[in-house]
Amino acid sequence: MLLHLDFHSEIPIYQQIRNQIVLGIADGSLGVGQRLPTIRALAQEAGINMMTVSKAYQLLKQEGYIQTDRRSGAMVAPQPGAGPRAETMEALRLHLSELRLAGVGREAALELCARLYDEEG
Amino acid sequence: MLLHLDFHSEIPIYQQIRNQIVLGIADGSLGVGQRLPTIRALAQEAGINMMTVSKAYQLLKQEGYIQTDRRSGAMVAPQPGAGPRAETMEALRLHLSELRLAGVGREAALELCARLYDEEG
Amino acid sequence: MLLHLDFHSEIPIYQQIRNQIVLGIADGSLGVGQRLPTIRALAQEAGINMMTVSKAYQLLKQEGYIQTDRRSGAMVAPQPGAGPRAETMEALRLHLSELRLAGVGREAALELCARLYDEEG
Amino acid sequence: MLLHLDFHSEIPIYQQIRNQIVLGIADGSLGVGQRLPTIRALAQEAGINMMTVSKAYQLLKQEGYIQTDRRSGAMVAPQPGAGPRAETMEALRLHLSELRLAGVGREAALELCARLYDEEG
DNA sequence: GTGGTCTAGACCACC
DNA sequence: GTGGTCTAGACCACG
Repeated sequence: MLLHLDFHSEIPIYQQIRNQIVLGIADGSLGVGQRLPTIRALAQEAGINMMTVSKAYQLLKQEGYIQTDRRSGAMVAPQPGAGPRAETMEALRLHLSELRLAGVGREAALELCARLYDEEG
Repeated sequence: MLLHLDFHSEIPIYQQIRNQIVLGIADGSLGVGQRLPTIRALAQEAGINMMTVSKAYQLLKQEGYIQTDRRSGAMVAPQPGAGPRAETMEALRLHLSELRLAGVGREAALELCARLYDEEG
Repeated sequence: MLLHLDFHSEIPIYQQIRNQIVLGIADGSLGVGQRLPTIRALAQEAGINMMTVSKAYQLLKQEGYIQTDRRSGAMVAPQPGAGPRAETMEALRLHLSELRLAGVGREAALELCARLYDEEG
Repeated sequence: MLLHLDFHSEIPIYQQIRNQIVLGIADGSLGVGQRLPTIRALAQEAGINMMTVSKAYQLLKQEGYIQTDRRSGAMVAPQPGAGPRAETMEALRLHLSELRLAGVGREAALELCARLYDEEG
């Protein structure tokens, strides 16, 4: 469980943690049922506040990506496949528009999307 | 020039304005050379402060989406097609992963992307 | 007398006019005693307001670069060689510092300055 | 961290702050990694508004001179040495021309530039 | 008329 | 504690 945090980024740290765990689940490096590090361990390893890690875990739990068990900590939840969130769709619309305005053609954009979708660790 | 602002969103208002103008340029509802509303007009219409609109315009100018002419205000700039920003790529990677975890299959995801890319007003 | 004005620049137009005339005098394309176009002519040619040209001429006169004669308009003044203005020195200090921070070495910077100093039309 | 602000200057205050910090980095009085005063502290010390300081910091960040760390404020960034900006070159051309018209000879001008380039606190 | 700058305050997100 | 955002007003430079 190696996190790459950028303390100079404009993305909040708790969000960076959340994003990297989501990416880890998607690319297979975090399997269903696998236990995540404890809040304390992750905070110490990354040199950040426990509250920050806690916030990330709460967010992931609320979004259904992980489950918490009082005895054994947090683990990757079976992914329900509930269909995309509205926010995800809106973000995709925006970023695909930016892609087009940046001069990326239709074919190139779709190839890029396919590559990013397929990505596995 | 109708903006839909969500004052309760966690996305800053100036960013929402920026996003909607980018989408407007991409879907063709804002053509190259077309004049944007003045800062004052947009602020009044949306019921927000001039400085908030000003911040959005400065961001758009800095990103190259619009130009300001000392004589006549802001207009849509010719899009330079400078290639995608690293941030756009990262965001796409994340959102496509979310799509997959939400149970959207490869074909469905690419169809969705194609549809979003093609979108024109 | 060809002016290249950038209406999208953050430098005011009257200042752009002033700068280009100073550069013209320095590189020899405008000789001492040579008559400048009338305010009206220059404004029409450049498609700008007469007030803007007037402001540039006033500035140039105040700085001693040109003289105005009620009968014959404006002409390039004999350059008094009064030593550099404090503002010029301050600007040079700032821009040379920027050069150094941008990684331009001492020799390269001085060669650049020599080249810019020598420039003649 | 002493700033000398001229409230009557035509140069905006936020730009004056930006310039003096750049000069401070260049002359060594602000070393890489050194923490800048907080926005609040600098604003109070200089008797100006927080937003004015904030604007200066945002400009410096955008230009790569400083970085902000969510945890501890702003610090001087490692200077990337990305080569001079076109604006810097244009400004140098103009000011060297002014120098020549002010009667400063080639040798004297280059000595002056060398002295300004070398300046260290 | 336009955009740019600045103020004096406030609230919020993040850590 | 920090920086980020926003407001409601004001003044100014520019054209």
